Amino acid sequence: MTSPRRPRSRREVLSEFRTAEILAAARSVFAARGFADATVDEVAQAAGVAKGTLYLYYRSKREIYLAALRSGVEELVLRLRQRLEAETTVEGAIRAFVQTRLAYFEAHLDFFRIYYSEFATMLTPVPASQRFVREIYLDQIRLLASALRAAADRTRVRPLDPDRLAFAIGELTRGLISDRALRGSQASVDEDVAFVLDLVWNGLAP
Amino acid sequence: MTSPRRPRSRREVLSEFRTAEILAAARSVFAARGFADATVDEVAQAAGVAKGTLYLYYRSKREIYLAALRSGVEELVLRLRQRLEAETTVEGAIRAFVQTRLAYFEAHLDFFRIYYSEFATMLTPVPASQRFVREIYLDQIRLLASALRAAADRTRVRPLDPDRLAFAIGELTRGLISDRALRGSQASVDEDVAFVLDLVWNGLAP
DNA sequence: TGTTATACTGACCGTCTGGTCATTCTGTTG
DNA sequence: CAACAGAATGACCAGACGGTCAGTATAACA
Repeated sequence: MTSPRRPRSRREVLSEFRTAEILAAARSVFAARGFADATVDEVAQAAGVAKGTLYLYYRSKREIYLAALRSGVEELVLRLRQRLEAETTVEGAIRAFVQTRLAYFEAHLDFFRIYYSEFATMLTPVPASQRFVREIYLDQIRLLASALRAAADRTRVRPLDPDRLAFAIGELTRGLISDRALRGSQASVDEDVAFVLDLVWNGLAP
Repeated sequence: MTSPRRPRSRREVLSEFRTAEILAAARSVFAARGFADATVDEVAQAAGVAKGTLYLYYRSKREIYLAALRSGVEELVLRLRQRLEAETTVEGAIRAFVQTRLAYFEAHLDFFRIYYSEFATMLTPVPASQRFVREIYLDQIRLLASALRAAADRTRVRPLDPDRLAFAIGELTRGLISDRALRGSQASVDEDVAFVLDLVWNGLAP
């Protein structure tokens, strides 16, 4: 689990602590106000340090933002990868995918807000340095797509393009979180998972 | 089609012309750079007028932005309402819904960018003055939901909650546009419509 | 306890940009 | 053509905010 136990210097421990503190503050502030409207002073205050301190650990406002985003996204992809590896059926893969993402977003709603806001930007050409959100999102889709392909050999399903299917299911999942936030849907994660699975699996036809 | 032909004064004609010009410029600039990064000077330049002129027609940067957004959204809802009224089957309603939205976004891609970026904001509590995007979006969903309910009396479909189904289809449609933008999907609108319909209607089961 | 290293602070600065308004331009009218 | 109305302009201003850095606090060590 943990990497080889080289004893951490005082310095490293401190640095890690501050970093974590700052990222948590950043997530909450950026989630509440968006990148542009949030001020560095606000982040500093939320983190309980002076503004100058932020610049000891990060070089710019944007860098703080991207670090917060990256840490959240990478953890999600990690979990997704682990869950999907264990699945061998199409149904199982879809369930694992939807379930993991819904649970993660539910538990980190302020992260979801930041994450979600990136998608608008994504439609516009952006400098390579921040392309990683797009890449990581597509990673998730590809993860599901290849799980679907692998499982399709064993399960009988109608032959739909797995890439497109994966993309559609990805969007559907994101949509369910919005539903919750936008209309105050009270459904539990499991109910939502069941709904997606039922719809995707059986369709509407009687 | 047109409203009763009260002769327009010179002043009205001019004002309408300027307004349209400004809104078009605003759409393109805000789409390319986002609300925060776009400057009023840029909008003015794109519209081919001086900055002061903008403030003759609108009271603030935000007001320009919201006007651009509103005009686009309202036209979409109008088309949607017309198309959906004509449909009497579940399948027809879904097709009309997906087809209308896809076609509209395809034809007004820069509008889509602004529209899309609003959804991130939507998850956060916003002042009532700009709640209308959220409301209009939910209007679209409700439009489909009630069409589904009405048609369900005549068509045989499995009993799935129409509200939730409408929401899911709404998100699916938005997703398809992203697909196009994000992965350069080459599929035509009709192909995408067919895909959604096939998936939603028949499901994955063989 | 004195000396040094380094983490931290927050007042300050330069820049940027939304919004204003005194002035200029345009075209309408008598 | 003169007089006028109101549309358009763009130089200017004030406030906000990201980023800096000279100075202070704290800890490590001898």
